[in-house]
Amino acid sequence: MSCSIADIAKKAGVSTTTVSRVINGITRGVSPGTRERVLHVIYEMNYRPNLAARGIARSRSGIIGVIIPDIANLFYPQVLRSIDDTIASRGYSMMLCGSGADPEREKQQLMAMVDNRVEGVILCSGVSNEAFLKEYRAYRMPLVMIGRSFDMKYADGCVSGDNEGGMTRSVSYLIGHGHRDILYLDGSSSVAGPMQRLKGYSRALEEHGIPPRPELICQGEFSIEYGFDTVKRLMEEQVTFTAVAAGSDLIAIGAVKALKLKGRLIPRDVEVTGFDDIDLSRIYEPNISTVSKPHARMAQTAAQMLLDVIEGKPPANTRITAEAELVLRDTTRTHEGDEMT
Amino acid sequence: MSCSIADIAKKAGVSTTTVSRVINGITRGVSPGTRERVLHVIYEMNYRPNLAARGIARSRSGIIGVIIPDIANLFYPQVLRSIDDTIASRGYSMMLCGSGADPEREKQQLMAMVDNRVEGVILCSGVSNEAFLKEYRAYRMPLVMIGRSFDMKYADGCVSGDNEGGMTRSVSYLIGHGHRDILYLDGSSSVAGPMQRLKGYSRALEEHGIPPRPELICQGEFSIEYGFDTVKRLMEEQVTFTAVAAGSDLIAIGAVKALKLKGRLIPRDVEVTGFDDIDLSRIYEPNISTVSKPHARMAQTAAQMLLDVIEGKPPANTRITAEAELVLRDTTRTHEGDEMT
DNA sequence: TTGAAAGCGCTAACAT
DNA sequence: ATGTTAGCGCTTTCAA
Repeated sequence: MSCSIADIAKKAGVSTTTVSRVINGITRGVSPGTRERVLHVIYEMNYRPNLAARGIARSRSGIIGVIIPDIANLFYPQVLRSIDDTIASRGYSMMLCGSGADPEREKQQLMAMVDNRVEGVILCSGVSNEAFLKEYRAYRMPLVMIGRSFDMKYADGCVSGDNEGGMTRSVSYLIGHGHRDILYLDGSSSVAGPMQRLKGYSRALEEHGIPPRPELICQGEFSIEYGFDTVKRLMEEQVTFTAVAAGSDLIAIGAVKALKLKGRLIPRDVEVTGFDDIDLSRIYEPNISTVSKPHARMAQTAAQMLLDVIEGKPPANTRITAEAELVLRDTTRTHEGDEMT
Repeated sequence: MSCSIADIAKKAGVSTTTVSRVINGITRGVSPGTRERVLHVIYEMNYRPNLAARGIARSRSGIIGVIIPDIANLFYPQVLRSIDDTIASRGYSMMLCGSGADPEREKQQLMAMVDNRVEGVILCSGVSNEAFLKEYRAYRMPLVMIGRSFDMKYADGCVSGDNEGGMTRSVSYLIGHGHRDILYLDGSSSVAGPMQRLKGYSRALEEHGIPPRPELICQGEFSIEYGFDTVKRLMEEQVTFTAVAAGSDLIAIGAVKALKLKGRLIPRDVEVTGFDDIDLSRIYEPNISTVSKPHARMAQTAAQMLLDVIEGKPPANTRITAEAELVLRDTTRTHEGDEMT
């Protein structure tokens, strides 16, 4: 099949050590002459170093594992690009897995990471079960999480967006428009994000002296369908509300679809806010007003943090929260006095 | 760090061979007793086999490389899942790279595949330059492509959708609705897909005796922006058309946006068809009528084909074209007599 | 400047 | 049923 360092060595009439030196750009200890000769043989034999073999010899793979919930989600490309750039600049490459938002699968991926001896993993996922994460520590795998601050105990670092603050901000904005019956729609209550956002929602109401209505607090899953079904059902059950604050843009889109179906005008009759600022929220019409987190920067920070841990550097700040910003688009009304960015 | 087969062997008081046997589930040649003992040590030491080491020892990595143009594109998840399932069932795992639709990057990824000694690669990309692909053959890497039939000479197999037939079908449908001025909008003319679709477009016009208007044939890139900008520009230049047949759903969405902006009603004033049937075309409003290819099945076929090549089996059919189907949604009018599926 | 040799973690053919 | 041994492709002391 493919040739090895030994083939090159033989053909160039040198030792494998010398070939290795050339491959690794070690100029010290190899004369320009031999270097040239070796390089030529390498070229004409189409030689390429075997990374697995190198990894095993060096006892380090040079790979960082990244687990994301869903490769389909428009939310992640920027994150991936950002991570890839960061680790590449430090000489690492990336191994990517999509968990499909399935805890069982994520568990397998996590194990695959150790089987491949990645040097650390970045987990951008909301799903894994705490119990397993705890066990996972036994493998002493450097781990940093994006977007799950509460799991700090099982990770070496964590950077998350300010879910609570972001939701407070969007709900306060809605309240400022006179709404008192605000439907809160989010993903699974067992996940960090929704928990924090619910807090933010509650706080906003409280700050304005509005008593919460339990039937307006719904937690299900991060999908268009969930948003659609829930809003439709609520409206058919005559549950009243004049605004909806969603914990995800996907859910917000579903909500808008249901609202439209029921003949409501947006934002005139009902105002809607999403969360995350995925690409889709600027494609869908009406464009979704949403809470935006600086994903790219968060990802970069996480990657740097992980690399620092791996390389034994002082992990400066091990728990970072990135501020979330409200982006006003077409599903909210704009009034004088609103702060515009 | 992590422990090795030798550590286990020592602690269990057996040879590494025995441990290896246990790990690989080889019951022949190891008594239930020792097996149990070894298993226990493995468990309590959190041992995990090092896949890289195994790969190098076996001289086969068990990895299949997959290159896709864009991890952000909603088009690919089904493809990925399909490939992953197929190869997993045959004992392989997947290494994924996104080329970012950049030929240079794709080139690097292709090389990364050989550096990692993947056993074959599936290339779902439209961008790579032929010259490099030709060179690449020097590495004798089994390669099958999805969606690029014309590159057959550089691949061991190829499965593609029927771009030409699909486009003929959608244009014929539009012609059937009385349109004669049909704007054709597609991606780069240097890529296989657009070339084939243009043929399909031309053929449909020809079959109905409609002379093509060069100014209605536009090729640019696969993006919403391109569709939007082009349609907007054309309308401002007073170029007339009553329907648009796009070579991608993204382009179709851009076209719809521009049309709406200019006050056109869809599908009343202008009918629009897309291509690919990405998820987004059922989310965006109006839902995009489009040409759908059986991506999942295509991907599965490609994966099987590759695996067959790798395992030296008879590569039955090495060039497969999957039929494309017209899916009618909200951007086309429905009349009696239209075939509905 | 160069190479011999040991070793990385694992497998497999060949004993025993 | 179990172990010995020789690799797999590469890196890395250490010595020449």
